Amino acid sequence: MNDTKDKILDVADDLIQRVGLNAMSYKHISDAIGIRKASIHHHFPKKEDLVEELLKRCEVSYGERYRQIAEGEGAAPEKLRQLTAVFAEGLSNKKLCLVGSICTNSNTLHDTSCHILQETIKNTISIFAGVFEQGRVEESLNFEGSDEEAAFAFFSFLVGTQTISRSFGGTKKFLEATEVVIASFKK
Amino acid sequence: MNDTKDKILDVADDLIQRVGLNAMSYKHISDAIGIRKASIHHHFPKKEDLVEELLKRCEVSYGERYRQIAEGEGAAPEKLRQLTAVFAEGLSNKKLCLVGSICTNSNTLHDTSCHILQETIKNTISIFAGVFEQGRVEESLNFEGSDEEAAFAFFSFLVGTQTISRSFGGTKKFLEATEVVIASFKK
DNA sequence: GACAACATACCTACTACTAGGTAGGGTGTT
DNA sequence: AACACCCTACCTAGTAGTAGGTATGTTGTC
Repeated sequence: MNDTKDKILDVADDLIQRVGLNAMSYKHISDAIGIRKASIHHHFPKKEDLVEELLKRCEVSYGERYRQIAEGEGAAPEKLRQLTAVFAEGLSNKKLCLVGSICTNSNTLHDTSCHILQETIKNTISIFAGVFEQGRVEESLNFEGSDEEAAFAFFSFLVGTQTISRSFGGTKKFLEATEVVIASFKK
Repeated sequence: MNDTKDKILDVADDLIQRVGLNAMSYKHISDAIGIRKASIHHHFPKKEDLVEELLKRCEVSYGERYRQIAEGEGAAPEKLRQLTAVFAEGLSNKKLCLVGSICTNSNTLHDTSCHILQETIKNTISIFAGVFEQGRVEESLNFEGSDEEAAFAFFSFLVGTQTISRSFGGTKKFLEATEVVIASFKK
């Protein structure tokens, strides 16, 4: 039933991560899935509708993935590595985290989309914070500031490093950089 | 002589940092400085010409600024704070680092621009690396990996945190995050 | 000094194309 | 009959870029 709608979301997701929000167009999507441009407007009347659903979907799917890592087995530093691996996987396909990609164009966003973006970031950081809490309690991580501050810093770091690495250095430099930061959090 | 040309570069610079490369247009520029769109094409025939000159200019001006900090007085952690302040200043005007902003759209860039972008990143990191070298020698910084790897990580971190903070948390969260990371590099 | 030749910087007026978005019609399912 | 879904055909507004013209120097030659 939602086959077409899902395809649209999938393609849009992929395009935004590759070329950015403003370079992604309904025409690109329609060409990619063999449907008319107007038909996409049937599912998502405005582009902002698409963006909003994309952000919600992303919050759910990545939220689950991050939570699975955060609540899984193993020590905190190892979990930071697993979170890193999620970003490395996208990077290997020349793709950036959807949230990070959209953030760069946040000044061209509508209010509602902006709000959902903020919620997504907030929730993501709150999951990350769980790992830093664990690390603090089990003394496998040593950092100044609150769990949330460290989580904010680490998430931002991943987004930034993914962005820079795609243009310069690739996955190799990305992983080097993450090792430096994880090591410095370990003590 | 180069008055108009400089104005174009200034406005384009500002626009890209605010709304991103693909949302910045020649019309925006022409409206902003009271000149016809065609006149901008006289100075920069193609948009890529503008981008390339912008990156070169950025490499020089920020290169100087970073170098001044890196080669100045004071301990390494203090210099990291000064580098951070440069990014905080942009952020307070809702602007992102030009390099970081363009990186998000690097997949839509032409080869030459892409190459200049890489050069700019490389040179920036090499300046940053000087600070980490000093910190390692004077033992005010303690990190795993080479100076260049740490510099790459720190620069990427600043770009990412600036991006996320603009959408969520503002300058306050930005500075909190940078303190966490600088502290974790200190020991 | 006078004059031709050229360059710079800007203009008006366009082309060709893409963007997001809309109106209304056809078809299959419930 | 009502609805979901997709279609053709269109609109307005904006995009980069071009063609051709004009005013204002600058520079080399007689």
